[in-house]
Amino acid sequence: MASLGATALARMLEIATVTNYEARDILFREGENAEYFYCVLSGYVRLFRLNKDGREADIRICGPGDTFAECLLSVGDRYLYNSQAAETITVARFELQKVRALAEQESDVAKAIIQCLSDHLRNTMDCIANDRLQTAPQRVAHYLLNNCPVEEGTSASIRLPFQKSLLAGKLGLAPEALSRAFSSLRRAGVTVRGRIIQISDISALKQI
Amino acid sequence: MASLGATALARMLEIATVTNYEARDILFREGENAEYFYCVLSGYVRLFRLNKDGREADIRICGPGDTFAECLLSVGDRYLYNSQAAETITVARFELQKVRALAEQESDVAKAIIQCLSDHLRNTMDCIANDRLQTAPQRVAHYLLNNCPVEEGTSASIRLPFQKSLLAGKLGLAPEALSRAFSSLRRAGVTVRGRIIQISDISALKQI
DNA sequence: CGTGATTTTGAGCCCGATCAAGTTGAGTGG
DNA sequence: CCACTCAACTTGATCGGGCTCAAAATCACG
Repeated sequence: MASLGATALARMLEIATVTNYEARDILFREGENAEYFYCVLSGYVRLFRLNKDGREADIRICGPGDTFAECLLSVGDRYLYNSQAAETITVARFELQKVRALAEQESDVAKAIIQCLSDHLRNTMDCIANDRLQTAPQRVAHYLLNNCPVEEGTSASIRLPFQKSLLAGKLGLAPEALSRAFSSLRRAGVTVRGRIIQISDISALKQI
Repeated sequence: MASLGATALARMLEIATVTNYEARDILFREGENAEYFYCVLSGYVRLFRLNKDGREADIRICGPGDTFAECLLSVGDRYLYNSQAAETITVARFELQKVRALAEQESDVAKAIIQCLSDHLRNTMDCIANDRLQTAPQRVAHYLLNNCPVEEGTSASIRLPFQKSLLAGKLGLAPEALSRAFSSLRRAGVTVRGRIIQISDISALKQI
């Protein structure tokens, strides 16, 4: 969005609809007719799939600034996963049809879509690699390091932007496994109190 | 590629370089300076990452028609993973710089990039969901069903296009786990002889 | 201070990784 | 055509990480 030129931006805003949802509201379900793609303005959205036993697995957690369902822009008329508000949220909604047309005319829009898809593809590939290579404590350490306000210094403090159960899903873990991972990181100088996480030795965390 | 107009196609072919590699050759490594993105013409390419112990995990297996490293088109000057020829292969190579310039001018090229990124993103998200929801036999069943020549009929036969160890990596399994998954599918009517796989009852496989 | 949701802790279990043989298979040279 | 060789695959045994279920503890909030 930020990269759009003035006219392109104006035309995108023209077709945007802002909507609010309450915690646990379903925005759309897998297989439903897809009309819109979304951009999160505030709060967090959970994208997940179900297996045939009804077990849920998170595919992605979207926060402010993130878009989702944009992979339907080129082809596809069905949503590929379920999406649910993790809390009270505000999202902007764009009709796929209109954005497709706009991308044809405004090369800025096409470029922004490419940027956005690339970023997601990167994150998603990282996610696969992490799932396949790292243990639970390593994933948590990795998450903490990626969300450290500063790269430098020995200690840091992070406030989780959402519930731990949501973080667990994001990392592909059961909530219990996340909890145990945190307690196993205590020996590496990680202290958890509610949503506040203290890291006493950043370089020690990198060794995990 | 197939969707490009005549002039766009010509300009892409103009900047393409065709190269061959032998089995196990490394095309590029994670962290190296990225100059090209690739399109597989024949054979299979393995994209993988290493953890700090040197264990490898496949992120994607690319076959004829697949492109890789295209997520570097918008930003990024380093490869994000290692790529290795799984056998004797032929690939086309495109300079990122030139394709970026071309995408600006030819909207067909931009559209093709969007298409291609969307497809990958979809596949990659599917991969995460499968990793998190399905057991080994379910993943194998899923793969077989997705690669059945026909949707209809009760029985089918598939010839794997690559080694089983490559399939194992693609599905996020150790080769031993793939082998055990196949043998556990025997009771569902799956017979394996070399690379040839016979499925006696497609609908039974869907139940797995 | 009470209530319900969230998180932590414990115990048991299962899936898949790993290591170590064995077996099959493909390609090579006699 | 057959033995040889090396790689690929299978099978067995063991191990460990993370899931599940259950219960206790903590937290958020009225």
